[in-house]
Amino acid sequence: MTTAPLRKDAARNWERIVAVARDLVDEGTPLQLNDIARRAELGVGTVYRHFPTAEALLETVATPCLEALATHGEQALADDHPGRALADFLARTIEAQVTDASLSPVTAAPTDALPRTTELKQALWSVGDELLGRARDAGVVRADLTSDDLVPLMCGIAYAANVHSTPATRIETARRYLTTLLEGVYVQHTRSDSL
Amino acid sequence: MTTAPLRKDAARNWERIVAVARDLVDEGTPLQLNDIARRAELGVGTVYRHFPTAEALLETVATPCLEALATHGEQALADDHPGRALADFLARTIEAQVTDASLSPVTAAPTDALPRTTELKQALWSVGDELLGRARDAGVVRADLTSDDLVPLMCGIAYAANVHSTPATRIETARRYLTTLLEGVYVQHTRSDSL
Amino acid sequence: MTTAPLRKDAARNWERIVAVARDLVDEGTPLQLNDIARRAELGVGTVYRHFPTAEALLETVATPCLEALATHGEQALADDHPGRALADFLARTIEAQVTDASLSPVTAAPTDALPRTTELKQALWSVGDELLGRARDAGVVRADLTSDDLVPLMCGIAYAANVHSTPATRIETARRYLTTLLEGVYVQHTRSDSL
Amino acid sequence: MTTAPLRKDAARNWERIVAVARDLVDEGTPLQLNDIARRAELGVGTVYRHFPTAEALLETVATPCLEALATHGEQALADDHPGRALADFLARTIEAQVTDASLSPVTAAPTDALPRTTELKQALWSVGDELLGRARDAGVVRADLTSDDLVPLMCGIAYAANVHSTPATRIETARRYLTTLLEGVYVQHTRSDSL
DNA sequence: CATGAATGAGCCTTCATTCAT
DNA sequence: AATGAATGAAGGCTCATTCAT
Repeated sequence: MTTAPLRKDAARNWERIVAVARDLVDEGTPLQLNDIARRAELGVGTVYRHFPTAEALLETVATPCLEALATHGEQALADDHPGRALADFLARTIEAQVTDASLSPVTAAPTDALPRTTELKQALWSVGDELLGRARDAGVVRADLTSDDLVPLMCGIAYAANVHSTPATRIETARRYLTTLLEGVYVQHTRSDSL
Repeated sequence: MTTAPLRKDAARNWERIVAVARDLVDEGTPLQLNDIARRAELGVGTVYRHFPTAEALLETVATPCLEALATHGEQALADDHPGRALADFLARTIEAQVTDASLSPVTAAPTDALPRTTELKQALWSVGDELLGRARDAGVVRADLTSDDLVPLMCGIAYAANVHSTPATRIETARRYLTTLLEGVYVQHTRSDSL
Repeated sequence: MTTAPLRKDAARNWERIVAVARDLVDEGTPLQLNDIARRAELGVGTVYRHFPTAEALLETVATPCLEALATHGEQALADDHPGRALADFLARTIEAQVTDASLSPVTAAPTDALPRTTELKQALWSVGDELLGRARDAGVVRADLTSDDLVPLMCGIAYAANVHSTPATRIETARRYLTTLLEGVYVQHTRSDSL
Repeated sequence: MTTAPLRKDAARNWERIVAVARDLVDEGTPLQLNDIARRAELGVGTVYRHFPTAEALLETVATPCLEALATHGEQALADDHPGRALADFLARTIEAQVTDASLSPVTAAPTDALPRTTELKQALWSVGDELLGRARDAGVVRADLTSDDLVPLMCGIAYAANVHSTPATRIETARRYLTTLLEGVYVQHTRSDSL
């Protein structure tokens, strides 16, 4: 059972709000519902009706990206090379986090505004758990690392890539940092080919 | 050339302000100059006179810790075991960052409010640079890592340790994450003894 | 001339709205038409169609109780003991006012939203007038009291009972206050038997 | 130890705010701090600095009147005619309540914003208690009436006088209602001379 | 130097009412 | 008739910063 579909005009406003929010996120402006209403040329009430809090809106903005990651995660589970599967998954995660400013706060938040967000975060977490487990079982990954460390470490790498770097170099930097981290994650040292 | 020494009462006020700010930082409260004035039982104007911005105050709070790190860095330079010297330095840095909430924002900020902060950050940066260079020359550290990466990576590790962890476990977690990172930083894998 | 009968579904909606409003009144929540629509699972528009203002709805909620009072008033008129008839009527009025939160605002309001309310208030007023007149004529009641004072005094007693009292003790308190007031209303002091 | 005296300009603003509030109370407008700031031609912050809540301001507006009542209460205690003393006190109370719209809400509020208000309310309450006790001991007053009933009953009388009455007749009406109530309060019926 | 009163922009949120669907 | 999305005025409160005393 999904939510009742929105009326056409309501749907258009919903889109506008999300689009405006997306732009603000991209330019690094914090989401303020009044501000968004003004930019979307809508009444504040309309924005509040659709998104009771700024967090709900931010999560909505982040959702497509989280879904893409989840989808990719499913594919990674099909890869029978444990090391590569994990590395791939983490690389995508990092790239997303560094590219889309809505992800970090949503990922790091201990509590979610939307159930959908919780679902997606859990899905991602279990994919990560599974991939890490397989890699560990294959002896590819150090034993003291649990899936609880995965999210923090990914957030950390993303954060690192955002400190002192320009948008242009950000992805490249994030990849380098991930590689740096990973080559410690791997017990074996067949680096270039194990990725 | 140092700043003219403060009058005795001015000095006392300065101390009080910094002490109050220190407490606020420790309890995770954002620094608000009005708030600080109230707690220090001083006029806002007095606080503003001593610290034109919240950043300046925060940097002042962070200074002793930065100085301690710089001092330790000097000592590390005396260690003739390049790998251990670097690891030691980084470990201290991380621990400080995780222990003292004033450090992260100051370290990550692209621009400083106080010249002294800039000095200290540069000093730390050169120590890091030197230690990394020596380790790299000794072949202990991967070649693609430059000293520009050091600060971001340390910030990232500290950030990671702060995501989803309690104050109690924070230091331990930070150490684990640093180890995880390092064991990729090192080219050779005679781990325990290379540290 | 009565209002045209409502269509069956419209009648059902009307009932639902009034029932929800009744509940809200009982729990002391102010009537807000949006809120009521949500709780009744109806559109706001529907609520507005039936009740153009919150006052109209409140009066509708109060109506049955006002009607019961009016009915009781008619009966009191049949009582040939003037003092007892008046006391009975007032006691019922007070108890109703203290028990049903919809009454006080409706009673005290200088103007009504619904004609029916005006009718009922006038009916009650004339009953009061008549009962008071008879009691006065019987020399049971002080002469300077007119029927215009009845409503205010009853409102006052109800108000007094609501200040600093719990729902549990409210009725009892109201009765005590009425007795206190009455024993001054009576010129003669053969109290218990004059009631 | 009293509060430090305000600076001259601050005192002027304080006065202005209270004066504006007084006017609003008199014209029956609810106190809104923003509104008051506008009318007093002051910044909102200034109003908030002096009065953190609308209740605090209202109580400040009510204070002089409460003080006058308390003073009068002290004098009433000196009257050795218990019935007259009580009647006098209650009459003043009622007149004040009906004349000054700030009193009712402050009197009826279960909790106070200012300590001074609590003090004054308690003082008034104990005077009432004492006067009632004396009158009861003198056998002038019905025995089932406690001082806890005094405040509610006075509020009730004041409320009654405000229902359906013009400002012009209000005081006179209030006096009549009080008399009506009192002549029941008195056990003996030497009315005119006992007052 | 110190004080702290004043400022007012700025953000948040609610709710009565209208009107297109 | 019914719906419920949209509106936006209105009110609440905070806080960085200035400046008269």
